[in-house]
Amino acid sequence: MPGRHSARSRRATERKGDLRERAILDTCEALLTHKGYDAMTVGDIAQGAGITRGALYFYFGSKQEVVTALVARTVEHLWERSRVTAQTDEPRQAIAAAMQRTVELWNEHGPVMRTAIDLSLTVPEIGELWKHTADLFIAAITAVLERAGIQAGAAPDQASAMARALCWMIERTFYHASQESREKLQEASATCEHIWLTSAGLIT
Amino acid sequence: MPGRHSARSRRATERKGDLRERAILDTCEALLTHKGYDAMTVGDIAQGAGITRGALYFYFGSKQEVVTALVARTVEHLWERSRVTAQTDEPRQAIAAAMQRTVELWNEHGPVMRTAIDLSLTVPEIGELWKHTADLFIAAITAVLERAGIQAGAAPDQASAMARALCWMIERTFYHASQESREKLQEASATCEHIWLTSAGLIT
DNA sequence: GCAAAAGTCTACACCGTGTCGATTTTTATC
DNA sequence: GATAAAAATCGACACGGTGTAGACTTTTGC
Repeated sequence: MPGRHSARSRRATERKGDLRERAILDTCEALLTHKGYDAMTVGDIAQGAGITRGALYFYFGSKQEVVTALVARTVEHLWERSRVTAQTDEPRQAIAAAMQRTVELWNEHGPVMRTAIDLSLTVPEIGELWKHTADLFIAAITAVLERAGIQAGAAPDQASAMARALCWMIERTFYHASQESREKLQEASATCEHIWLTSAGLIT
Repeated sequence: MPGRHSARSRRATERKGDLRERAILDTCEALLTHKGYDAMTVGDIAQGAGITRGALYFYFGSKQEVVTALVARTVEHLWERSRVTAQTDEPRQAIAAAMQRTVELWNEHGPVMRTAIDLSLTVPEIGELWKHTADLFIAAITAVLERAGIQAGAAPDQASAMARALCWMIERTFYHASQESREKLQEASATCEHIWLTSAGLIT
């Protein structure tokens, strides 16, 4: 990896490499969508980006690094959005907003999200990224539950543990539904929202 | 694959190959536990089973087939157990029993379960196996929800859709908790049970 | 215009997979 | 307990994907 991290910020003219790098990640996302992680080869990515394998290794040290960068790019999107929308006070509205944001992200980047989940065990870097994302979510859900009157605490029937389970429910449900269709995803979202509301005691 | 499927049934003396086959699957499970799927090589499995790579390919056509067989073996266990315990009528008892069974299975075979989930996208055979297992679960949960008064139907706030989401919640929560410790798994189970009960309207 | 940095390419060595044909061991039968 | 068929085992090979190395070309900054 050359000086990628943050060199971009104070640079007027964009380096050729920045172009390429984006091309690589875009190609990677396309391939992930149409072939899946295992079938996708480093040669495929390079070819799609208009360079040879050798050149690609100038930008990324391995296939895993490429995917990690792609996941990072995608997930950073999410972090920003969640920082913006976090101020809603009314529980019902907060829940609806959070679910809507999540549906959008999965509609736009479903394959990347699924790959991130699949690899978060085997690729530590991705595991970290995903864990952080999940933690943001869990914290948000916990806050809503507590505001709705669920007792704070980590016992099995208290806010924090429940939030964790609800987070995994949403993750997994979206994972499956996003493979089917946008409609299924929307329905799945509604179901998760309903269970969330029920668990929060906001629906009898 | 030689004539493996069900030849075992009407055979008094066990073939040498049956021994080996079990040794292969046992080794595979051990390796899955200690190295994980990616790091585990066909040579490793063969060595652990006391044969060479070449010999292993007499039993299984590929690494994936070995794992598929292992998953099948593990999951069949589950199917039997669930058939036995399915008769409980009282919702609260049925839920508790189901969760207990599931905890036991994950305690005994956590790594296999996790691998099955990881591979169910990429290995169609495993996908089928897992889907079938999930369907059994979802049907069971649906039945409990309906008996508890949730309206039958597939709309987002009706029994069948809710059961699906609850199933994924349990799967994912167990997936993570089983990596930590038996205690965590037990707690996670309690949390899932609580949310299930709440969703069923059995807890205010 | 010119050096240094950035980018690109081809060739190579390595490792894991799956196949093949030859060979040995086990099993059933007389 | 001899024997032929079936079952099991082995070593060697070809293939494909990965990652590295070194030479070469283009771009950038002064």
